[in-house]
Amino acid sequence: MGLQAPRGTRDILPAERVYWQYLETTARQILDRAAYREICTPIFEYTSLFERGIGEATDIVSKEMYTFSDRAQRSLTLRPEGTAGVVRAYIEHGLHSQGGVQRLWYLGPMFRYERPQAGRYRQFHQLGVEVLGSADPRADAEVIAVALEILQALGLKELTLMLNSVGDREDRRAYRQALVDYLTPYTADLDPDSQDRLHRNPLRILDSKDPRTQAIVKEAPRLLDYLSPQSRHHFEQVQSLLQDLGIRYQINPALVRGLDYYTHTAFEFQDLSLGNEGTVCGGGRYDHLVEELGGPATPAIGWAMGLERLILLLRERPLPPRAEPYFYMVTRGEAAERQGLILAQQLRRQGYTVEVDLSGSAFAKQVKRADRVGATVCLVIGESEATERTVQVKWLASGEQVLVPQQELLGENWRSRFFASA
RNA sequence: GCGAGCGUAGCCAAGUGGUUAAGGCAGUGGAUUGUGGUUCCACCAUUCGUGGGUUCGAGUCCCAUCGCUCGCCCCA
Repeated sequence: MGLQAPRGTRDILPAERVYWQYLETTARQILDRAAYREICTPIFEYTSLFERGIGEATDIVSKEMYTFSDRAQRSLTLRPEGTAGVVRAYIEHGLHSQGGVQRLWYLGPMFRYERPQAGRYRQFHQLGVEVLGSADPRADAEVIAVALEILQALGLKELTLMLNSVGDREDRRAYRQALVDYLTPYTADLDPDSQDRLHRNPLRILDSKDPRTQAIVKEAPRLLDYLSPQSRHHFEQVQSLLQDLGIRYQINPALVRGLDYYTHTAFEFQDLSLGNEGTVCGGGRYDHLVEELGGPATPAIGWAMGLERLILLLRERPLPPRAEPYFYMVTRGEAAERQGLILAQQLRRQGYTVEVDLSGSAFAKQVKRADRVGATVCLVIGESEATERTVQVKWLASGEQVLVPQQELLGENWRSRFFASA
């Protein structure tokens, strides 16, 4: 076993890829209907974009990035998430000047240097949306609704929406101080990670899993009590809109996103069947990021889904079966082989899927292979058919077989028959 | 980054120091040179992730290394 894909990376083979295709077409359709448009940004960016955007104190930036220098000594980083790049493109191309709200979505690989685990890789894939240019709570409700539509369309059932508000920058600053003031006397009782965060990133202490820390945090001041009237109003609006949409949620005051840029609404969808790695979609509002990166003041909100985890869930269920005929071309003898190749091409132009057997082995083997690949109809051209320009049409499921002139197959009569039997 | 377990063929595996490494699935060929899903037969690991060590002898013990899994951490 000399060759190995690098740690934390893996190949997605055709048998698994069909699940990815299903996921992508399902998501694409829902996003399209909600008027979101696809954007592609580079896989790597200047390192400073992520340092400024995500926050230098975050774990992602401080220890999980794939950073390298190119030949001209520029510091580049493989993107660890999608938002920073999309915002950079939004500013660079002046998308704000197109007026109105920009609804964007993206799908692609992201890179983080983490310990691999089930459903967690160093190269992983995210699907995400960003809505730029609206501070309206309806935008919050809309992106949450779109995420839910996608997750439900994929068949996820045990979904919980966790909701919180982290307030605006001023609210958070005040709260942060109150939290540090409260926690400082307990410093020695906190777990080491939390002690470390006390001055670097104290909000993250709220979702520590350490039991002693949790007990201390339980009595800590609550972020929700520090929200300004405006922040509180926004949060209440979002909740009321979700209720209008019939979307159930659970308020979780400890829900703190790992990236610095979030403001106001923070949310997560969790699927209970995934246990510890149950977060399947996470997002929130980031009203100052565009401005902080040098663009015009632009409120925004978005989310990202980790696709590996979704694929894990999808693979537990069978995919809807192919609803179109699949032809398998079986030939024998040089004349038949040539005719089979031509007929296959003609059938493909009619919109059929056709696989040509190239093995040159006995009929029995070829038909067996047709069966194996799940073909619906087997087309057989032997020596006598080649002379007559005919073809044996054999339905694999029933075994029924008829002899017809090759060109007749391309007509409309056969089309309806083939689709009916698929 | 920390703790634990694991690593035998494309896949699932038996094997717990003693001569030639079970079995199953898949694959290939044949029984059946013009027709599949059943059956039968044959073939399919000079080698046990990799490197080193202990031993008369190692897939089995030891060390290192790579990878995977689980938990922590982090996050999607």
